[in-house]
Amino acid sequence: MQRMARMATTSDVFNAVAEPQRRQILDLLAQGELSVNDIADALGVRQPQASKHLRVLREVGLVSVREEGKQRFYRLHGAGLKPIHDWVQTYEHLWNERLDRLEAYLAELQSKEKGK
Amino acid sequence: MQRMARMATTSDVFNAVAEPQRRQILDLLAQGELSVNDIADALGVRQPQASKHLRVLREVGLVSVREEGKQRFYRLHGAGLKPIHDWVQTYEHLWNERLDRLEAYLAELQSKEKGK
DNA sequence: TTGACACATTCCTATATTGGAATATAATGC
DNA sequence: GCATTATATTCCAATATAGGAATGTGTCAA
Repeated sequence: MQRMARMATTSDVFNAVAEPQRRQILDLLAQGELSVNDIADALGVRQPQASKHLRVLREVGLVSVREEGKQRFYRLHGAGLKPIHDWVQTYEHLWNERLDRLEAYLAELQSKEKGK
Repeated sequence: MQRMARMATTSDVFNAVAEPQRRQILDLLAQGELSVNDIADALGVRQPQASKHLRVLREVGLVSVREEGKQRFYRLHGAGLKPIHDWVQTYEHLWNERLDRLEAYLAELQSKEKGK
């Protein structure tokens, strides 16, 4: 059996967005599609770096590409972030007071039901 | 200047939860505090592995420790996940139909305002 | 066809990471 | 003190990663 140092980033959305520059790319694409050079310029990195990050994002399904002449326009596919959203959301009550009160209320209702 | 292969996991919540076993630990601790051995058993890993993951989680502020005799009980500090929640939430409208419709409605209101 | 441009890929290197094994530390019981 | 238990740390090996540089590929225009 082989030992893996870390799950391949390309197969896991959580790892894909663990890299700050990749999050920055997604934030840029939220405004609309962009070419690779646009992205590289915005990030202040060279084109190959941008291409590499985009490949990772593409492989986990967070972006899609549209080819037009020489350029490739990348577009956000934000639904790929849903697994992360779903996961963190289960913890939201820990800092959200409104949810906290709702939970307390539901707990109270339950205890009243039992007491009947 | 030195070249960094990846931002140190210990300084970034996103990286800390990029590791599946660490997410699993947080999920376990959501039920209540646990000792290191409890966690190691639940994950099916040896104690040193659990300790290492817990150290990372501690350093990014996602868990805290309570010492009691020989044991250390780890407790979830879920508020540390808020940055992740806040970040993904800005993308929620991309898969949430209700938010989508709300956005469309607001856009419509805005265009009406302009037209006045 | 040739050159320029946009992008992707490959090779290389320094560093990070995980997991295993061994060892250190600290508390507790005898 | 000594053994035991719970946990942390260190050392090691295998692999993954990001970034740089160089190179490949495809498109367009002259």
